[in-house]
Amino acid sequence: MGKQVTEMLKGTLEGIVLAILSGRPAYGYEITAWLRDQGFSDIAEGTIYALLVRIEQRGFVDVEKVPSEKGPPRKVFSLNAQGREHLDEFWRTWSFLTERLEQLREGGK
Amino acid sequence: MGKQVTEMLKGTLEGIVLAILSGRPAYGYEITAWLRDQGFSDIAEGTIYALLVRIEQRGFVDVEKVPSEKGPPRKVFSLNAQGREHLDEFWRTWSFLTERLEQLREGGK
DNA sequence: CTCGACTATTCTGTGTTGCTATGTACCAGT
DNA sequence: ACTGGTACATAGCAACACAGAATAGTCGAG
Repeated sequence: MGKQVTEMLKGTLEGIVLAILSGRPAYGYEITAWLRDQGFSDIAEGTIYALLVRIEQRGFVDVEKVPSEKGPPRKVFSLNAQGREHLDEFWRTWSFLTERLEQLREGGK
Repeated sequence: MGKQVTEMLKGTLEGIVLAILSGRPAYGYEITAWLRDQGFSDIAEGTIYALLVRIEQRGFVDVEKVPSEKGPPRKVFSLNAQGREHLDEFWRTWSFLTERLEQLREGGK
């Protein structure tokens, strides 16, 4: 996809990753692969790792290092209480935005 | 509202403004006021004007200078064919994003 | 007539974010 | 040794929204 998604992802990608982690713990490589699978065809690897570092520093996730059979050890992230709260707020903000845009889409017809 | 909206607006604000202009021509001050009315309480004026300059340079809008009874002349923007096309693409991208997020929201319950 | 209030646009600097590109490291199969 | 898949990390860049201030025009109150 093009540049439009890129700009739209700013601010939502973090929520997306938190939402994924709210379902189950996961590590960077896994998340990237899953997103690519879901149609986010050109998510860059580095992007996810940088984002994970960020949310770790903000205290939204707990980290555990788990050895892998193939390749270097995985850093498995899981959402903690603070992260869950942040995710809730993300959904509230997201709902606000979608409502406004839905209205605009209706009106524009 | 907080910083979350700010980040989410990146990439969507442009679509929002184009959607507004698809309904009727408008000028910066008017758009800002309308957005504030719609709940985007802390949209900065400068942001809108900068965005308008951008979409003008990209050729999405036509501009007309119209004298105002009160204050300096208005720059009235109207969406042209190219802008309409870009707006369509914006809606496609937006739909893609909302679908993925809706799925995530369901799954996360 | 000057001051403030409202209308309307413009500009400069700042912070956050995702992308590009590159590098590191570990292991399996050939 | 070489390739390819797994897994993480980082430095530099571009785009975008914001904060804040400057500029400019009109009008009514003092």
